[in-house]
Amino acid sequence: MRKINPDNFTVAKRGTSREINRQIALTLIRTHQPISRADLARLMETNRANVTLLVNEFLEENLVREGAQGTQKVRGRKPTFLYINSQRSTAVAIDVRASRTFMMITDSIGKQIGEIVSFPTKFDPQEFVASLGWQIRKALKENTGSMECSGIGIVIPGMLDRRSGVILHAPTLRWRNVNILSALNDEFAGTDVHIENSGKACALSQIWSTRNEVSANDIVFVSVSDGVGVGVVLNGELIRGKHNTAGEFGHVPLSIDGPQCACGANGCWEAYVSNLATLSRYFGRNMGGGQPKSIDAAEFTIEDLIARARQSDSRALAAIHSTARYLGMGLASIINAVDPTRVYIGGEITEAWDMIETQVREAIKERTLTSDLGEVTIRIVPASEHPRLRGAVALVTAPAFAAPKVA
Amino acid sequence: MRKINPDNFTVAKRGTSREINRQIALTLIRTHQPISRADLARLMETNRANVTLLVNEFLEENLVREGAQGTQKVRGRKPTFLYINSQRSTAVAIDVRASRTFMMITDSIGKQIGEIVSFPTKFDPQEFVASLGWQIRKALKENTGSMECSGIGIVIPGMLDRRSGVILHAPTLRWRNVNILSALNDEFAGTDVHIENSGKACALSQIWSTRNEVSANDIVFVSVSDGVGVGVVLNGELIRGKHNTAGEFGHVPLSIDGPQCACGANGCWEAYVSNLATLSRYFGRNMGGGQPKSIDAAEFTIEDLIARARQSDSRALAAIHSTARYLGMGLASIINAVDPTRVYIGGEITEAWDMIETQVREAIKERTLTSDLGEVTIRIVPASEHPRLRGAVALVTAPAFAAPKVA
DNA sequence: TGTATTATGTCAAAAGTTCTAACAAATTCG
DNA sequence: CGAATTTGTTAGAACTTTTGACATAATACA
Repeated sequence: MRKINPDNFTVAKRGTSREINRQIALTLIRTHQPISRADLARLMETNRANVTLLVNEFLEENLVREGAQGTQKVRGRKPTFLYINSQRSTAVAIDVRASRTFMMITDSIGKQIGEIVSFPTKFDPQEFVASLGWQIRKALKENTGSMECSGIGIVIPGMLDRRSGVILHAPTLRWRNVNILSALNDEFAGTDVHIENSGKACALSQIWSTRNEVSANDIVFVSVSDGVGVGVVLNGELIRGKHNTAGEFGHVPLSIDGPQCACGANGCWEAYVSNLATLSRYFGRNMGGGQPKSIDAAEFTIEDLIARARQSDSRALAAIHSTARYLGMGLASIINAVDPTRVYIGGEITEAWDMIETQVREAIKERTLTSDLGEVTIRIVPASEHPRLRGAVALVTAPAFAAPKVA
Repeated sequence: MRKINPDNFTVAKRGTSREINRQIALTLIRTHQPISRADLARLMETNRANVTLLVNEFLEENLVREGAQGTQKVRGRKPTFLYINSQRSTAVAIDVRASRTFMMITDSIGKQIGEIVSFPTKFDPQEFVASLGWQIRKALKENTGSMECSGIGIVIPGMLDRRSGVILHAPTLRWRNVNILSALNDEFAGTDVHIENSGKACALSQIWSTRNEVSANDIVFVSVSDGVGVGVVLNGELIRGKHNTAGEFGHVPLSIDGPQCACGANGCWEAYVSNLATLSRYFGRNMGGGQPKSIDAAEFTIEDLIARARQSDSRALAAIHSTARYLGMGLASIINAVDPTRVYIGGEITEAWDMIETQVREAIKERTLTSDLGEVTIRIVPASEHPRLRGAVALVTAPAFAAPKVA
């Protein structure tokens, strides 16, 4: 039961029904391809005539292409298969991190083209934009032949205002009120430039992934690395809140008298489970608690710690285990608050999942209100799946399949 | 950008556009009444012809009635005003609490009819249903003349499964897996019986209230009394989660090593700010921490404590102030997580709002991530507004105005 | 091999919307 | 009293989904 906002609604026009059915049909072709018109009609519980009309429109617009005829086991005319035309245009995905910036080119359905490249992140915003622009142009030239670039999706570890595109605060980059969007918009006039917070983008990556076993529409993505980023999707829609800061569960307290967090408050979840927190616990000292330092390759990393734990360094294992416990405690808060169908966890610590799963689950069960909540499905997202880059891709490719705003 | 769920979508049919516009028109009549067809057309940014067709349908169905002609300052034909026909049917609202159960009858638009009555809550579910049924029949007979009862909305301080209507766990009532819905459905065949958690219902009450200055569609309602109930509305829709337990922010920890909470875990927000927690702090002892006791009139209540604080009992004031601080700490977590446009607070403690506002706000600002978040609008909902009963009413009356499920 | 059967995809007309434009009704202004 | 102006209605145009019929294409079986 959704209330219609009397100050912001959308009345249905002559074309609204078609618009709705268009997006449904596109969604189903995307998730079920290859699929025939007849099957599409069955899925949509409508008639084949209607589907023909919709599909003809897609074919004219080059959104969909017809493929080989399928083989049927039963008698009857063979179906012609439909596919999303992924060769129509390309998307650029950018993942900005403290040390390096990563870039990937994909086709219009999000399939990777070429290799993922990376380059050092320039800390000066102007230099950054210049180097980024140069890298994008280079990558597009090398990878995309005649295809047009339909959009650029950029993912930033920080808070940003989505309308203006201003990065309000990105602690690890030490950026405050930085506007990289307008410069890029000028440089790449004609192609949309989207910008989004990393945690939110990670959540999008899972929602819009086609590889998903079951398509859950209510999920949480928790990304643990320098900080803790969280993205929450409810009802297929990323929750953004009034200032685009919704979903900041990283700063829910575990103990209001706990260690100081980068945000200024005390005892935030992040201050217990970030990579730095885990490392600090191992070394028994404060590794710059207040302001997280950028971790150079030369330094001792969380991966090193995990390696030591695997080589039966009992102190390393203990540090990781206590992180696991705190991780579960915080997850329980999110699970109690959101009651999602699935929780995704990403970040370096997940490489040790086999060592920590038990502790995490126990801690979750300790603090969740019902046993159902304690048994929520958890899926680990390894770094090899590049959730942030996939989220950046979704910023560009997903709108074509999204539900129209109605009522 | 909402993703269409490929496993659960609604295709647009011939009548879908009309259905959408119907609900928009009804919503606007409800929120702007009295309103003329011409004004409605302007608000909807459509033509008068379309509005005439919609309104004629409403008139036939007796959903809307025409009222007196309006007077215009300018020249031209006088408009005929439209109103929601509130005399069509009645709704029964029930608020079940540990000590007493409250009941209110309203017209079809939620305006109170007669007096609010209350009676002791029977702890045995069967006895409860019997007494409730009797009371409902009596109240309907006394108050509603010839009008039909269109539905019964019941609000329970506990978790429940919305599909089956089973009350899974209501700690203050000591109910587990109690089904009062099927018995009431049998007794009142023909009228819908809705059941909902109190915290969630309170949130609904604010969303569907017409007295609202500005209609916010993203709000949080925090209700502090025996426990802490929270309802979160995003995008005009109450978040329920997979098991209808979403929104349980009451058990977010302030300190994982803190006092034991009724839920079994340690250091939940509820364990710091519930009425019992505040009283315990005053008396410097544990008032049955684990399982909250029902508070008889004979006992010392939170209202008594507030009265003492007003009479400059410094220990009473201190207890209330520390509750205020904890209240703000927990609110900050919710605000960080949801980033709502408005936060409503209800419960006995709000009677002391003038004494605690400063402390609450300070604590919120300490733990919110941005200054915007720290300055979120907070509105106190006094007990006299009966948020739980109003929420129960919304369960019955709101569906007629809700957006149709589409895409 | 030939015919019956069956599934796919298309087409034209029916039914139900919104939208346009014209018009009747009602009121004020000069 | 007529011009101007606003409200509410009506008929038809434009655009949907839906229905039923039909051409197309393949398999099954006699």
